Amino acid sequence: MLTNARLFQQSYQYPQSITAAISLAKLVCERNNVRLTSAREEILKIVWLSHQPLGAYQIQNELSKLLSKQIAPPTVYRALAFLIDNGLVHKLTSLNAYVGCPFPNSEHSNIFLICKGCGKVAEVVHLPTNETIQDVCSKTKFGFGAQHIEVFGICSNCSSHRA
Amino acid sequence: MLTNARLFQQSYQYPQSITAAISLAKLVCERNNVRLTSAREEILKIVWLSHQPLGAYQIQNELSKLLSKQIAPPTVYRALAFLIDNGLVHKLTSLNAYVGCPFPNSEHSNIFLICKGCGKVAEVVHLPTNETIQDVCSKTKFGFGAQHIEVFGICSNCSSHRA
DNA sequence: GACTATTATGTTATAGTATAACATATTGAT
DNA sequence: ATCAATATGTTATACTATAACATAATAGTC
Repeated sequence: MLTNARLFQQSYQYPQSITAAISLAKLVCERNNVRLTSAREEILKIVWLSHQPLGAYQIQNELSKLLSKQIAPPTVYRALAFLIDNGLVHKLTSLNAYVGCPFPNSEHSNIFLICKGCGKVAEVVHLPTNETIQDVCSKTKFGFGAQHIEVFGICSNCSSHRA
Repeated sequence: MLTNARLFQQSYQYPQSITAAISLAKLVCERNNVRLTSAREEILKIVWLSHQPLGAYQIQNELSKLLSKQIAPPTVYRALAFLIDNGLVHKLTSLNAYVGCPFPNSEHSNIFLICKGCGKVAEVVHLPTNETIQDVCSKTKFGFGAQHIEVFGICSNCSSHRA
């Protein structure tokens, strides 16, 4: 099981993880033969620096501040579409919010643990879950394409601090 | 495994299933000690009669036609919130669309099979998947609350007709 | 290095989804 | 019949996302 669920812990160091995330993003884009332009890279950084998933208009705000000029929504949505296409960012559909993918070059289960306490979101790659879903598909003769799993609950840090 | 995946077949009879759905809804509301008002019942019917998930504004249109007067969005959203709260309708967050729940009194896995061909959506209750998700939660010390699983693919009917 | 096709960004307007806030009406219990 | 609680009507507006068209940057070819 691959996960970044330790981001729920208070000791988690985001500044470290972001440089690794950007390097990985560059590799991924090179492999995919696409360009990680400055706008895209800035937005990826903004998403990564947030401890929580960000809405598109929050990203717009951050980017506008960062560049000291007004950025329009299409710029943000286009960059997000690019980042999502290349597996660098995920959209959490129940939140209309975006989060950086911690392992963009892995096979994906797309399981998201969404803490209702702190709002942080961890991603998990879990093959047994993939297999049970595949089983559902074969039993229903449904041709599997992709899956998106959102799990809502309380992370360990929130449950210990609120108990 | 409990599912209404046979709705993907062309032989599936919606008119039959709707009367059963309404009766079930009445039972559920009685049990929950809440009221299935006419607006709520009409919207549930509209959702059920659709072979595909409906957007809120499509529902608004249908209801306006049905009642021969303009219905405002809050009416629709309030009824949807009620129906969702009572497990009679689900929201497919990736589509911003709503679908009737075929087994509102069952334990829920909330697995949705979304056909990219015909747009129909089937629901599945599958305990093994629930268990693997629970396993993910226990391994990450994440207090499980609820899950929502959307699977995108091609149903058997579409794949046989497009092969 | 200029040319050109491709890709990316800027800009304006607008479409699509959802809710706040407050007024009115309906329901159910006493 | 009265009253509290619940539900609906109404208006306005917030939030999310994209269309359409203009301009600019990039990468490859000559």
